[in-house]
Amino acid sequence: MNAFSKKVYSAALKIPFGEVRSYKWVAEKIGRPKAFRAVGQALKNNPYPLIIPCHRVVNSGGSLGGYSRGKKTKKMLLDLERYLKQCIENKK
DNA sequence: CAAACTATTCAGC
DNA sequence: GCTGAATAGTTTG
Repeated sequence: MNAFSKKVYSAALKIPFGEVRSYKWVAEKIGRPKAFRAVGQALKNNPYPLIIPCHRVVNSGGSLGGYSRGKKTKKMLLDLERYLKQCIENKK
């Protein structure tokens, strides 16, 4: 794992629950606004897909980007998180 | 070290 | 909405 990947994972972990951020956002967060592609690379090569909310990282506009397990899984996770967030905020 | 690859992004039509 | 071009870092040879 390189410093770049590390930063990417840290930024991904900073993403709030039930929300999504763009690759560009992460790239700027880590100090490489023009490395949005490398960000995706690091995420797809992420060593710990379970502790890294890579599914919260999408393309610009909030559209679904890619995912190691397929876009469908990503969509499912995002939907699930949205639902859980709603439950928590509504205390239901 | 260089070339290829990549879960992208922006501009133009 | 799709196509083409640009860009940065990792990985492989």
